[in-house]
Amino acid sequence: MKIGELVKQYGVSVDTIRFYEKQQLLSPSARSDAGYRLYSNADSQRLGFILRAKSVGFSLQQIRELLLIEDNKAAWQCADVKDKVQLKMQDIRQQIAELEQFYQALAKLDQACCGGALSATECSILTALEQGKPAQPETHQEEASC
Amino acid sequence: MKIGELVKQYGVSVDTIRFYEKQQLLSPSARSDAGYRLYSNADSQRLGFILRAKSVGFSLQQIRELLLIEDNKAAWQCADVKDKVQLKMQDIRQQIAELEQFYQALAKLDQACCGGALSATECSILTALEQGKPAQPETHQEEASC
DNA sequence: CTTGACCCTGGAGCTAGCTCTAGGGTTTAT
DNA sequence: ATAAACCCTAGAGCTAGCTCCAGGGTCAAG
Repeated sequence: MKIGELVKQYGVSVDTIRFYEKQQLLSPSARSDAGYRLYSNADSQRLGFILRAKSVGFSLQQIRELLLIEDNKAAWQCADVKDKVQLKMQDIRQQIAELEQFYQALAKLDQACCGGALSATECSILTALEQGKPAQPETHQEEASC
Repeated sequence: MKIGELVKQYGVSVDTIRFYEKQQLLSPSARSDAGYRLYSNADSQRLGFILRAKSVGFSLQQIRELLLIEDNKAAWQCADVKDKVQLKMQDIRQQIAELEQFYQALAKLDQACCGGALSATECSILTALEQGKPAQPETHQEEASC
């Protein structure tokens, strides 16, 4: 099949396919007389592999490594594959942890601010960012300082 | 103070400061006769503001917006500031959600694979990526198919 | 008076994953 | 026969946030 048919199957762009080729992820198994890329069913399945790996978070570099295994399965063990999955899981855990730190810090800022129509001159969020102290929610009975 | 002193205070690079200047985040309040950037205490505090905002996850673009408020507090309300914080919180929650979807999908792959010294020809992870079906953990009594 | 640390500008390069442009050839339908 | 739709290559451009380089000026110590 030509590139246009291939991309219709998966909803990706022609440019993306050509980019993947440059990245050594997927090459057409043949060319037409006019130089058009021709993809076999195996090529199409390979694209499916790439897109599914992408959909679980693997980078193109990591997918390249997975394809190395896929292309020569007999030379590898289950452990090799599982390792890559577990490494990625750890990687993602770390990213989540960083985002959760951001979230916690933002939540503290958020709680310290009344969010009302008061002038921002008194806003606890700005104060905290200026001074580098964690925002202090009001502890006494007056209204929020924000 | 000159740029070198400023960067020592915060542990950032000279290039970063000059980059922030190009990005309209921080300009030196004066220049020496020789053209050296000279930073006031207010400038230094502004850098602190920028770095703290960065440390809670704001992008430079978002920090630019925060600085617009910071530079003219009287013209803004607490609600304006709090909105930005809450938007960022939502943004981060979405990023976390996406990462957690990746994580769940990877965990399923992980569970389906024995991870042992068996040849990857039978690996359930590769099979799942080839076929686009969720990896099926073994349900019967034989050892994992992986 | 020279050495080394510091500062300047302008612009290129880096990562990741595309996306787009220019300029052209091919195929298909009417 | 011609127009639309498709395909090709090479290379530039995009986002984000720096980082580095070339080539040169300034400043303080010994």
